[in-house]
Amino acid sequence: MATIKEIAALSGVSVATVSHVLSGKKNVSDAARDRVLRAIELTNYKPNAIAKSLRMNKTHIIGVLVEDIRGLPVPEIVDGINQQLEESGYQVLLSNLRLLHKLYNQYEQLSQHTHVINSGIALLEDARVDGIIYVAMHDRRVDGVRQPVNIPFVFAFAQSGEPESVSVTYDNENSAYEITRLLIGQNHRQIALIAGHAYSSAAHLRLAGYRRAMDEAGLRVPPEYIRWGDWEYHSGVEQADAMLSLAVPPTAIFAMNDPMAAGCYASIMRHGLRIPEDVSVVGFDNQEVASCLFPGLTTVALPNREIGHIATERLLDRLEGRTAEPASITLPCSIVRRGSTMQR
Amino acid sequence: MATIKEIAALSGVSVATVSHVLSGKKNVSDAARDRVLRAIELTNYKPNAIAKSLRMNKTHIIGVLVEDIRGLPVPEIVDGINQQLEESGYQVLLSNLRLLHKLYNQYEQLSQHTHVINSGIALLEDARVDGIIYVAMHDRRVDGVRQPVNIPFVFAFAQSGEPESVSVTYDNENSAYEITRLLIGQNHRQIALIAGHAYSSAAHLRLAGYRRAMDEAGLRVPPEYIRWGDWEYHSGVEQADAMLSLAVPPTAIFAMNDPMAAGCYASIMRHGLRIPEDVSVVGFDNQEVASCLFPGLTTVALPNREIGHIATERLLDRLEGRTAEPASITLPCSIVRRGSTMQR
DNA sequence: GTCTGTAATTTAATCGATTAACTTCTGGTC
DNA sequence: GACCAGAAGTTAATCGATTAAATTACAGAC
Repeated sequence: MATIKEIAALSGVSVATVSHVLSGKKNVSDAARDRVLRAIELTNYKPNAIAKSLRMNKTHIIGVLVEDIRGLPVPEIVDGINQQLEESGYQVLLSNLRLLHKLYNQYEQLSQHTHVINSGIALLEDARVDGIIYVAMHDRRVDGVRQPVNIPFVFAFAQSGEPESVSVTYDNENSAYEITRLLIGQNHRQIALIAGHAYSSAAHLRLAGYRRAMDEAGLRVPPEYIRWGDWEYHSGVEQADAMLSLAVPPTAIFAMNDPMAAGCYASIMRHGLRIPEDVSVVGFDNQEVASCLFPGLTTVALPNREIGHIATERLLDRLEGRTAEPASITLPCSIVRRGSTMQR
Repeated sequence: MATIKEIAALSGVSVATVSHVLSGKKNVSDAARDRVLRAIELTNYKPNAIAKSLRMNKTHIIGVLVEDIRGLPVPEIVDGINQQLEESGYQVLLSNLRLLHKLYNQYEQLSQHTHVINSGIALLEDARVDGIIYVAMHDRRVDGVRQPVNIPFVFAFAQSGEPESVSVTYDNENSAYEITRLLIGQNHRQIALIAGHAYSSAAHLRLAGYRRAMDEAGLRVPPEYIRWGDWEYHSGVEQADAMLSLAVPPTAIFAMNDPMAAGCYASIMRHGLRIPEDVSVVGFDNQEVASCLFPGLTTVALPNREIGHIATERLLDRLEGRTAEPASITLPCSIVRRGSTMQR
């Protein structure tokens, strides 16, 4: 591969002049410029980004740290980051911690998680990235994270409690409130909840939203209408089975994610009931499965792409010297209405 | 951030000695080593990877080029790459072309696709990556791709026709054959096929496998038993609707992917029929939806993680100077049996 | 013809590492 | 005491760019 020296030699000027032609920041005579450009064309010269990085102390690379690339919202968030980064000249160094493989369900071993995350950050630091976006899945994992001092850092998806940090997240509580309101507005009174894993702070926020909606509507929630699952299909089946056998079964079920809602479908069908005529169902997350069920599942769509956008925007603001005070940004979700609920 | 010079000054030796301590390739006295290590500890010194890359002409970064990070098999393939890369000291520069956004369904504009892909490759070249894995979704896109001369290059998922290239792919034809055999083994005789988009070479391979199985079993396939969809849920609904209204409706439907199979579920239920008692259904790809349907969908699981593994292994072989003759590797798929088929 | 200002170009230092080649030191052998 | 080998350490070139500072060239003013 050609270097700037060879271009200089070929076009009979010094390396400085070649550099000036490339940067356009200094005057160069037309004659010299032409010869340089011709040499560049001829040799297919591309400046060595590594040398440039060393000299300029800037890599134009941002590190994107994810706990598991296969995690539901992650590809879309990363895609949002890429979209926002387009034309910016930055590239993405992806650090995939593979936490779900290594420590899946070991919720208690928080310090282990934190350790893996911090080594991931250290690796990105070593690579001299200009900034870091950490796509965090759980609020509680975020707290022990050591933010590097000199590298702009943004949390995406989950939220950091630290006041000096910037996070971009979505509104769990209010979305749960809204979708519960939707059921209430359809005249449902017996609305049951299948919660996610009790470890998850998202589950607690969604629970709070549900409770607020029920309270506001003056609807009492009997304890047997709230059951905890583990986010997986099968727990949806189990918990729905239990609820449908109640003396007063619910007329609507709010499952805290779509696979558990799909589990409800199975349970409801096995009980010989119909959706939505006998039981309405809503989910959360708007995974692909929601549009593949029959009837289509009404659910909450997270602003994943936008989380990626805004997180990136914030990061670029700091990288380009535009001031941006630390802040926690909470984006609204939207409800995707399909055919799984009906007026009572 | 501390540099090697500062460490040298702090410990009263030359930079060369510090470097020798770090690399361990030259003799250093215990006394000097101790002082250097203490200085490193003290200042939290980490060698500048950029400077090292420049000097050594090696970045320890591999470029992973994907057409769309949200594409079904992509996250898992990337995860496989990461897994194989663990402990290797290589990091991943992710180049997400976002093709599905930009050129979705514009199948005819192959040259456009090729152009975007080649610019993606050029960007990775500019970044001086040591090697490239291109996770390609369609065989036909692969052909115009310009492989950089000096950078080891591996195709993953789709297959390159070029003899001098190495690709790691999976066995479409045989998997379709096997899952059709499964239905035939359950005594089905009327087995219909809902194909993917006619543009896709994967669809043609899967069709060939289906035909081979039917031929071998001496089963004639009436033309109305083969209908083309577009990989999406709704085309599954439509095509299944059409088939179920036939004078002799099929007793089993093979949908070429899981969303279309889910569409069959909807159509079958709306016709008042049961799965699998009245109609058996099988899919392909083993997406999450397959385990969220009721009954669970029997389908073909692609070896995505392993594709990532092997592609990475091949690449590392070449990067570390182990010889690896160019070859096209085709991995087998496995059938995931759930409850959507039954003996006739 | 000299002076001056500006445009064009070059020189050389610099970023932070690696490493070949060289120097210095130490101890052993005859 | 001369010689040598090997260990320990240093010097300085190098990777490929950027850029402040110096130099050169030249046109216009007087």
